[in-house]
This record gives sequence, C-alpha cells and structure tokens, in this order.
Amino acid sequence: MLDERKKKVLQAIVEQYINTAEPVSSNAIICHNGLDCSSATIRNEMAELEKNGYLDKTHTSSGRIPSEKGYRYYVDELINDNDISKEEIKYISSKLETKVNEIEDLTKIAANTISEITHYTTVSIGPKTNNQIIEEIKFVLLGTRMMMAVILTDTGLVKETIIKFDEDITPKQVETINYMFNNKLKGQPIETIDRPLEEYLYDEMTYSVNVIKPIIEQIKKVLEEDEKIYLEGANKSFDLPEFNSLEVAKNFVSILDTKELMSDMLNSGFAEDINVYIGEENEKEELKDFSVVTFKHNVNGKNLGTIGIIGPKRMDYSKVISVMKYINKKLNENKDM
Amino acid sequence: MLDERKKKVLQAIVEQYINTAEPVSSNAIICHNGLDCSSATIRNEMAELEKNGYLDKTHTSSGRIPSEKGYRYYVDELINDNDISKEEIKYISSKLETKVNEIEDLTKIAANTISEITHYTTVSIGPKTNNQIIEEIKFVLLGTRMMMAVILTDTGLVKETIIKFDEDITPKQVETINYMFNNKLKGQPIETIDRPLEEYLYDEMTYSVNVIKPIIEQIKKVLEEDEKIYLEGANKSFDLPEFNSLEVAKNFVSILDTKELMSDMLNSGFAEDINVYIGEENEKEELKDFSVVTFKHNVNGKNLGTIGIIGPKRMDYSKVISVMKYINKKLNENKDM
DNA sequence: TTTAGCACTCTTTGTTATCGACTGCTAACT
DNA sequence: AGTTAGCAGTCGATAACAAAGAGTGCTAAA
Repeated sequence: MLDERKKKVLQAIVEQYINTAEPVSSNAIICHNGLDCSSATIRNEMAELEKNGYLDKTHTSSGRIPSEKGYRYYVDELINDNDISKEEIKYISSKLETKVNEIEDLTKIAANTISEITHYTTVSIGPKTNNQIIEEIKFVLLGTRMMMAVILTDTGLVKETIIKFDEDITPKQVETINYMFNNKLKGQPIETIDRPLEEYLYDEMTYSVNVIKPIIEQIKKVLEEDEKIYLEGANKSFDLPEFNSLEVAKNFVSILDTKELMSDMLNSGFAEDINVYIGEENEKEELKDFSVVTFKHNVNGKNLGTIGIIGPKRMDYSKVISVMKYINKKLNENKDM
Repeated sequence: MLDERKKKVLQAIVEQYINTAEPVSSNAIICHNGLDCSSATIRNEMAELEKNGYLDKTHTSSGRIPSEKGYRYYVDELINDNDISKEEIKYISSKLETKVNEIEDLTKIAANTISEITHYTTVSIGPKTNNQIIEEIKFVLLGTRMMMAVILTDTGLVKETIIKFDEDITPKQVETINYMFNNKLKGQPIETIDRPLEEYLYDEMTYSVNVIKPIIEQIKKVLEEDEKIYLEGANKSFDLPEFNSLEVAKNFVSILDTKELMSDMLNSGFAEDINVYIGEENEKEELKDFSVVTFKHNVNGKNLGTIGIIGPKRMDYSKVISVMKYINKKLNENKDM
C-alpha cells in the first residue's frame, strides 16, 4: 500500500504527464494541491515510487513518467470517474436523442460522441446476432429471380440480405417459403438457422433444393459475416505527441486497418463493465504500446454494440471512463428505442 | 514538341524517379535503352528540358525530378497503357468472378483488386441513385409499427430502409401502400419520389398522413444519404518515402478521413474515361501534393460505382492506368451480373 | 524527517569540418 | 554544329565537438 503522500505524488505525476506528455520533474509538482514540501522531499518519494515500479525514467537525469503499474494504480485507486461537465452531459443527451431506425446507428452515434468529447479515436461494431430471438422472418420477391430476406429479432435488430436464383420464383412459392420459415423459426434463437438443410426440407418435398438451399446459405452467410467496424476520429490521434514518431503513426494506421485485430479487441472485454487495458495488458502484441478502453451496450444479455477507445498509454483515463460510464448509463435508459 | 532524344531522356527520368524516388543524375540514365551518348550530352538535354518546364531540381547540384508538366507529358505521350502481366490478368479475372448479390460489392471488390495490384490506396463509392428507373418498390411489415421499404431499379440496384410509426399498421394497409406506390412509381425515374407529398395523397384520402408521410420522408432520406466511402490499403501509402514526412502522413490520413473531399474527388471525373489529376491539376487544395486517378463504372449512362486511386505525384501511371483500363473493360463485359 | 546545496548525468542545440554526388561550363574533338 | 572530357563549384548529408540547461542523487545540516 502507498501512503497518502505517495498517492498524491503519483497522482500529480500521472495527471501532469497526461497533460503535458513531458517527464515530470520534482520541481513541477510541489505546487500541486496538498503537497507542501520541498522538491528534495518529492525527489525522495519519487525515488521510492520508482523502486516499487510505479514510475519510470527515460534516462538518469530526466523527470519521471508513470509506468504501466503506475497507470493501473491510478485507474484503480486515484481516478475521478465523474469527470464530466454539465455542457458535456447536455451535449451527450442531445446527441443520443437523435431518432434512429436501426440500432446499429445508435452505436455509431455513441462512438462518434465519445470521440468528439475525448478527442481520441474510437472503434465500434454493431449488434451481435447470437442470442437474439427471431421475431419474424420475411421474404420478398424482387423481379423474378431475386429475393430479399429480412429477419427481425426481439431486440429490434434487423438483418436483410439479397438472394439470387437460377430459376424464376413465383409469388406462390414466396408465400409458402414465408409460411414455412416463420413456422420453423419464429421464437427460436437465431442460431437455429444454422441447423442442417435437411431439417427444413423434411415436410416440404414440393420445394426443390434449388430454391431452399441458396436461401439458407445466403442467410447463414450474412449472419456470420464479418462485423463492420466503424472508426471515428482516426486522425485525432495524430495530433498527440506520441504519434510524432513516424513508426508509431504508421503502426497505428495499420492497426486500425486490421479488421480482425479491432474485432478481437472489442469482443474480448467483459459484458457489464468498462474494460481498461493498459499497454502490456493488451492480449494482442500490436496493441502493447497503446491503451484501450471498451464497453458493451447490452440489453437483457444481448449485445447491441461495442465501443472502444484506442489511444496512447498516456490517456486521460478520468475523462474517458467518466464519459463511457455516462453514455453506457444513458444507452441503457433508452432501451425502448 | 520534344525531339526523340528528349522524349527518351524525359521518359527515363520519369520512370527512374518513379522507381527510386531519388533525383535522377545524368550518369544514371546513359545506359537506358536507345540512349548511347555521354553524361555531358544528357546534361545538356536535361538543362533544356528544365528550361522548358518538364523537369525540376531540388537544389543547384542535385539530379532532376519530373515537374508536373513532365508527368503530364509522360501520361499523355510516353505511357505504356498495357503494362499488365498475364498473372495480373488472371488474378483480376478470378477476383471479378466472385458472385455478388449487390452491385455495391462489385465496386468494392474491384477497388480492392486495384489496391492489391498497384499497392496504392483506393477509394470507392457505390452506385448513384439518380437516373435509375424504379422497377419495383415493396413494403414489408415488421412487427406492428415497423416497415421495411425495398426499391429495386433497372440496373439491379437495391435500396432498403426501415420506417417506424407511432401507430399500428395493418397488413391490409401495407397491401394498399404497396399497390399505391407501385402504381405511381413503377417505371419512373427514382427522382420521382422527390415530388411533393400531396400528389401521393390525392386519391388516397383514406390514408392518414401519419402513415404516408414518414414513408416518403425516410425513403427520400435514404436516397439522398451520404454515399458510403470505402478505403482499401490506406496503410500501403505509408511505406512510400514521400510519406516519411510526418506532416505529409498526417495530412494524408486527414484527407482520407474527410468524406466530402473524397466524394467530390470521385464525382468530379468524366464518365467514360480514366481521369488523371496530377498535383495542382486537382481542384481541391488538399490534394495538390498528390495525384489522383479515377474511373466510373457505367452501364447505359447509369453510374454503378466510382473508384479512385490516391497516391504521390510520383505514381506508377503506366501500371495504374493499365490496371484501371483492364478492370473497367472487364466490368463492362459483365453487365448481366 | 525534511531540506538546501552542489556535483554529476544526459539531452538538446548549434557550430564547424569533411565527404561525396552532381551540375554547369569551357575547351577540345569529330 | 553537335558531342565529349575534364574540372571547378554547389549543396546536402554526416560526424565530431562544444556549450547550455534541466533534473537527479547524495550529503550534510536544520
């Protein structure tokens, strides 16, 4: 455990370093509230904090910067998780009140708002289809050889896809397909569609495989499809001093470009929490120089979207966590939307 | 007009500079095919080419680099627009044979292929709705207060949107709406939807504005909606030496991030051509340090997508233009898809 | 336990010198 | 007249060195 003064010194260093991105000297923090002692005393405290792994030096005669352990302690013990102004609350509310027709858009708006307030890059993905219950499934004929399938789930998620055929389809066939699929699938979890083809064909000998097969294959394809990943404020990060190294900047762009990486990053977090990964805490090698904060927008255990911030380890954790907490709360209030 | 030797010198300099990104010295090109004279002669030619504006110097004692006028001459007169290998042709064909259900995906695949072969960043947008003829418009009830509208056009473009209502909708109402809209809109250009609301309401006094109004508003919204812009290989550009300057790299990311800029860039080109904009030839201030090559995928004067490459002025124009020409040809062959 | 003071360390910045690549020009050559 | 060899001159890149400045660690006194 750290004594009170050490906590204050650590907090002062972390917060100052977050602000300035420069190593913090003993002189620079003596004026920090609650710390009225000389720079020499601070130096002694800093030396000890460094010995215990909370601080790092860039070289022997430099000021100190927080180590990952230091950031972690700050996030766990010293953070202000209500660091959000009235104006920000107002702005968030107004943004989230936007009428949306698809849930996916709500996630995008939330991600955009977070990026605007925190000035960090956000990454988001839409709802996960698993766990969702099929409320309705509809087939619509478009022309003569094209069909659209629309699936509506209990959380209001809508998935649609186009299916093409090698033969003409009659309206009567569509009607039967509608009846048949709804009969089998209504009220079932969406994964049910993944069952073997034969099951669907048992009682419907009149329907050729030519019609049913492409339908099921296409629907499965759409449901399994790579989630679309939305970026907000990718270029905001470039204004930060840590991105002044070309290598880091390049690396960052390439990370954002790697969809699987972003997808894994967002999906790995725990459900009902704000997840903070600092540097080496990230599972993925590529992210070990960054910090990532994520949260999931859940309703009744069903995921309606996940939003993550990716930025330097020197991230304004107070602001980021405060804003995320508030937006998460707001999203849950608006369940009925 | 340039005499034969000057053409050869210019071509050698442009091609070598494209390869190496280093100013080209007189010594470096004497071995170039068809040029058997001394470096001193080349120097004289280079001096004259510079006087005429085809070449630039970075400083007094450096080699030469092509000026924008030099690139332009190269593109117009010296280019090999069939610079494409058998393997590349094979690869392109295999990629374009991918079965797609929506035309938009075809543009994406083409853009992806171009980026893979040229190693430059590509930008693409899907079909434009204007000029398209409505072939069919369908409304499907989802639940009780939600409806999906699907519009199919003559080129196979499918647009769909969700509409929410404040009151319950009956299947009978949907049937009438389907009839009513198809009656009015089938065979009409898609812009017809933009006509004033009253026209639709004339003969349908039984339908409350509460139902018709949100439908038309939402459809109009979707049709006017910002086109989605797809990027491929954004990070490929970062391996080029011109992006070693942090300022340029930052600039580039911010350009790619600006949707209106990208949209204008793609939309400005002429229809049936490969459009090449070199540096200052770009209308947009932000692009004046880059070169842009675009082409539109058109069928019967209807735009089904536009693809652009954005890269350094030192772009491999031969390769880029060859690949684009070939892909454009291929896309037009596959009209029926 | 705290603090003043000072030697020491290390980065940053600026200066100067040197090397090497290329051009431009002149004079000779075909 | 066109071409070429040769050489002086220019400029960028690199390295070596000096000086300044910021900050620490340690020691000894309060």
